[in-house]
This record gives sequence, C-alpha cells and structure tokens, in this order.
Amino acid sequence: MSPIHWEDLYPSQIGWSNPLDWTLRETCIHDKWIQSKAMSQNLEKTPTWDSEAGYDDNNNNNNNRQIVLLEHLKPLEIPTLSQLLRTGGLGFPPGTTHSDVEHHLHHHHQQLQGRHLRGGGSDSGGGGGQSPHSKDLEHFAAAQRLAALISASNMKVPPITLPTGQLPMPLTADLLWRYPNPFMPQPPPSPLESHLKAHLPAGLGHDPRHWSREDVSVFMRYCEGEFDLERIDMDKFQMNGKALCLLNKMDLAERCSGAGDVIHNILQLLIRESSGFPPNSPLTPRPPGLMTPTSPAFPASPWPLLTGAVSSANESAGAGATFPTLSHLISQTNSVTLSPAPSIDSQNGGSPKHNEALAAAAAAAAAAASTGITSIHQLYPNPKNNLSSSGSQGQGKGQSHSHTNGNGRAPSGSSSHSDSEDSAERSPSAMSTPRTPTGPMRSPRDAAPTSSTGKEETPELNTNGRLLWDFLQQLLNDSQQRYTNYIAWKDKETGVFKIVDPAGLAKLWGIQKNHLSMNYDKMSRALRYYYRVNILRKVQGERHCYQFLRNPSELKSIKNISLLRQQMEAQAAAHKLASQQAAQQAALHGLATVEEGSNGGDGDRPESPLQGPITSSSSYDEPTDLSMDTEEKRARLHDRYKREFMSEQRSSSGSSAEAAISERDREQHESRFHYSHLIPQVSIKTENF
DNA sequence: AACCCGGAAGTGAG
DNA sequence: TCTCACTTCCGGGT
Repeated sequence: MSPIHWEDLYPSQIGWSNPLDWTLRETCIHDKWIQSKAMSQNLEKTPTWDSEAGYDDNNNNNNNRQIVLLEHLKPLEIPTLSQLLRTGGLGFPPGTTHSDVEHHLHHHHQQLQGRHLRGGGSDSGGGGGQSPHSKDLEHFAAAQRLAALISASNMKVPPITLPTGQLPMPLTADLLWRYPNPFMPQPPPSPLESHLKAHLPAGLGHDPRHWSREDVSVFMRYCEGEFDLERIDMDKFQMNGKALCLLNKMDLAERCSGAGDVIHNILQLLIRESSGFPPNSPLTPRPPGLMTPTSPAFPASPWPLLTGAVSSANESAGAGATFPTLSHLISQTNSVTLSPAPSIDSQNGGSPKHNEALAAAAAAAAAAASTGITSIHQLYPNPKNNLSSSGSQGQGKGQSHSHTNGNGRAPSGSSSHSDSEDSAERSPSAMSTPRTPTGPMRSPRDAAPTSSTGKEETPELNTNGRLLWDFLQQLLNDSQQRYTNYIAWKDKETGVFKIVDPAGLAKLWGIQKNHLSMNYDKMSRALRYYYRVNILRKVQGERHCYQFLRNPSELKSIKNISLLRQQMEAQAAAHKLASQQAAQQAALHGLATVEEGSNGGDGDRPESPLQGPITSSSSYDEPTDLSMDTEEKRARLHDRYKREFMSEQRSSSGSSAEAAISERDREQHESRFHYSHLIPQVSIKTENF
C-alpha cells in the first residue's frame, strides 16, 4: 500500500492535542475541515476504532473502546471512513482500505506508547512547540480524531454513562463517551516533575487540585519567582486548585499572557505526577466547548447544551440551571470557588466579558467534573461577563445534555431546568441553592441539598433530557438558540413550537435515547402520547407545530406520566359525567320529548350536539393539578365541569368557551404557562371509561 | 407523499 | 415481576 500522508489527515493548525481538548479555534478549524471533507449525509456501517484493540466491526459491546462523538460533528454530516477513503478526503491514496488505516493507526499508536510527551500531554496549542515526536504525535492525534470520527459516524452509541459513580461529569450533555481510554500514553516522570515536586513552596500539596485559593496564590507567586514570569494578576486567579487545574492553556494565557504556557505545563506535570493519569485524560473529561471558551470564535457547537449552560448560566443562574449538565454539577459536595463571587443577574445576560465568564464557567464546570460544586454562584466568578450569543447560531447540531442513564426516571432529585420560564421565575435565592441535583445522582440522599427553595415537598424529577418533553424544552430554551434549525418557539408565551427539521430532530432524539433508527414518525408517536396527558397538543393545521400545555417545572413535579394519565382519565370521566348530567338537564328543560333514560346511564355519544363544543373547549383537557389527590380533584373537576357546562348552556356557543376558559383560568395553577388558558384541542379519549 | 392519528405489542431500565 | 416511557409497527385518515 502506498504510504499514507498523515500530515494531510488534518489541518496542521490543530496540532496533536486530544480532540477533547481542542480549543475553540481548533474546533472551528476542524468543523471547516469536516465540512470540506464530508461527502454525504448517509452513514453506513464502518468499523469502529478501539485504540487499544483496533477496529471493532460494529461491535457495540466493547466498553473499553473510545467513543467520542465529537461535539462539532454534525450528526448527519459525518462521512464514513469508506467515503473518506473513496474521496481521498483523508489524504489516503486510492485503494486504501479499512485495514490499511487500521494498520497505520495501530502503528502510530504503538510507536507512541511509552514515549514521553514532552511539553504537556494535554497541550492544545496549535502546532506550536515541536517536540522530537511532534510529527508522530500529530499522526497519533489525527488517528485519534479519525477514530473518533469513525466511531461517531456509525455507531449505535450507548446512552451516556458516567465512568465512575462519583464524579459528576460536565460533558454529559454534549458528548458521547466511553471510558476508559486515555488518549495519551503514560510518560515516566521527568526531571522537571521531580524538581517541581521537591521545590514547591512548603504547605503546598503536590496535587494542585487540592489546593485552596490561598494555595493557588502561593503557587502563582512561586511560579512568578521560580520561573521568572511576568507579573501575574492575582485577581484573575481567585480560585482554588481544582478550578485552576481545569483552566487550559488558552485560559491561562488570557489571564497571564506570558506565563500561561508555563503555568499550564507545570500544572499538568503536577497533576500527572499526583494522579497517575494525564489531567486531560478522558477520566476527567471535558467537552470541547468547555475546554477553551476563551477562543475568539465561539464554535458551532452541535451538542452544546453544556456550553449552553455555561453561557446561559452567565445570564442567569436560572438559565444556568436550565441545563442539567451544568446544573447537576452545582449540587455536588465539594466546592470550587471562583471569585469574586458573582452576582448573576437574572435573565439580563448582560455582562461584558464573556470570554472570562466562559473560561471561568468552563473551569468551574470542569472542576466540578472532578470534584463537584455546591453553588452555581461559585461557577461564575465575575458578574460582569457578557455573553453575546456566539456566531454559532443555527449551526449547532446537537443535543444530548445528559447522561441518559437509561431511559428511566431518576428516582428523585430535581431535574435541571430546561425551561427559561422556570429560570425567570427562579429567585436568586433559589439560584444559590439550586434544586437541581442531577447527573450521577442516584439516590434521594444525593439529591438532598435543595432546601431553601421551599419546594422540597415536591421534588422534581431528574428528567435531565431523558424524557422527550424535557429534551424538547432544552433544545427550545437553549439560550443561544443553537437548535433553531431543529426546533423553535413559534410563540414561547403560549408554548407553541415548531419542529423545523423533523428528521434532524428525530435524529437528535434518537441519539439521545440511543435509538439511532429514530425517525420523525416514531418520535411523533411519542409526542402523541403526550396528548392524552395534556403535556402537548397539536397545533391544528400547522405542520410540525405543537404546543406545550404544561410548564416544565410542573412536569418535573409530576411523579410519572402514568399518574398524570390517571388523573386525566379521572378528569375525562368527570367531564363525561357532567356532560351526561347536563344533557339530562337540558332534556328536562327542553321539550321533554325524550324518554330515553336508559341512554343517560352510559351514553357515550360523540356525535351528540353537546359533545363537540365541549370537547374542543372545555377544561377537561386542562393540565392536571397533581398537587391534589385524585379524589379531591375528581370532585373538584366534577363541580367545575358542571359549572362550565351550565355556563355553556346559558351562553351562546361562542362565548361559552370563553366563560369556561375564564373559569378555568381562575383555577389555573400558578406554575403553568401563561398560555394555559388557551383551549387545547386535545385528542383525549373520552370514551370507554 | 407527507403528515397525522392512535392501537397494539415490544423494549429496556428501574 | 411490574411499571414506565417510550419504540416500533401499522392501518387508516387528511
């Protein structure tokens, strides 16, 4: 086989870094490259790459395989290896086969095994330093990316799961990962490492991730002197060691331009030394979007709910809580303190330096990945940060905010807030004690710290994007509106949204649920199941338009849809009863020609003249208030339906609906959407009760 | 043909 | 074993 031109594999600017560590610039470059190379949107089965074991033809069960669904890869645009080979998109000569690629990937991987990666294993700098093995490293990185590409392009990726039971992961929304598979081989300790270890200021632990804020200051001062660095502005390093360690090179360079590289490398060494695995190994993964939010160009981030969280959280803590991937981080035990403590102003989103905010958020979120954070406040050091929503609008193709720990429900623990309405309602105090422990949380105990919101009596479901309605909400409420190509509000006030790209959205949903054969037909079936529980209704006459009938926080307070369904059925039954009684009454008041009492007993007559207007406008399709117990609710509903029906009888057909509506309005639960007074045209079953 | 609907059975996680 | 929230398939309607 002809030699493979590895240097052609990838834009050289990207360097050899772990794809998960790409800077935004690198990500953008990658995007462009992918777009230029992608030839088809049709995916086909190709071998999948295991950096340890080589290709694994469509075997989905190899947990050791590295699977990285690169954030920036548009799911439908990932070329298969075959396509790339066929088109020369990878720089392979014609005739290159899968096994050739495998061979070379292996070859380079083997070559790199055991080599000391000088200059910092996670260095994401763009092609700067040329280590002796930089070419190999480039090749290796390219191979890794290719492998990721291959994996991402065709695998039925399992739901996102956490590698450990303890570490909250910041990237759950954005990437599909598998573990373990550190990208880089483990280098032996270098003399520099030993030196560092020996010469750190007294009192500084060897693991920088355990440093306190003061330790960080000490360390920075130490570095200033020891390495003759230019003056470091300590205000920019008001953080603890966890946060510090999770700043990447660019983050550091932004904070202390000249010294960033040095600090970064030192930290990498220290971390590696003390943890036994590279700090940026997938064991402490971070999504690309988070890695270097300081890049000039905000990336087109296709799976950016986490990055969305980062940015939106800057706008408001509530918005931050919008994203489970982030919000679940803030509920963990340990704290990362980035200071000065932010005063996140709600919903305004106005703060000037979004770079820093993002960096801090990234660091904090990443820190949370390894340790956990107690408050979202602590995530954002500087309230003056501004997030203009990046140029990634509409480009974002992605999804997946969450570990889809199966399709099940989290037993407890509140969920993230996927809704901006929710966010808007959220008080600052609520922000500081986010009731959104999610992610790896498994037990009620884990979900505990939600006290001061006063909502603990109705613990919210940890839906976290695993449920379809939540998934849709999260896409819809993405603060940067990166999913508007898929789904968009038509009228947010009324909850009406349009699925812009049914197939694409279905695909996203399929990825989220690990049903890659998902299509709009199937997804819409799932949506239709929401009709009967009044979560959704179809907007009549408009294609792909639906309306949410319940606000997300309400939904999350619902124990399960089944309960909802039961209550809906109770409502329907009550309604039916009311209808029947009203019909009887009408008959009595009327010409009294009807003698068919037998009919009243179980008359289910959809064709009844009374039935039509009622079904379309009466309140039995109103969202159920689940705070009441079923019996009470049934009784109430019964009464109400009677009242409504009577008012209907008294009024003309036009105003009767309004009367019913206003009646209903008065009883609307406060947490509902503003639009809940609208008349949902729910296709709920009224018969056969 | 694409969308929409809802029944029925199946699935996989909890 | 059961429930739940879908997923899958389908026939029928618009």
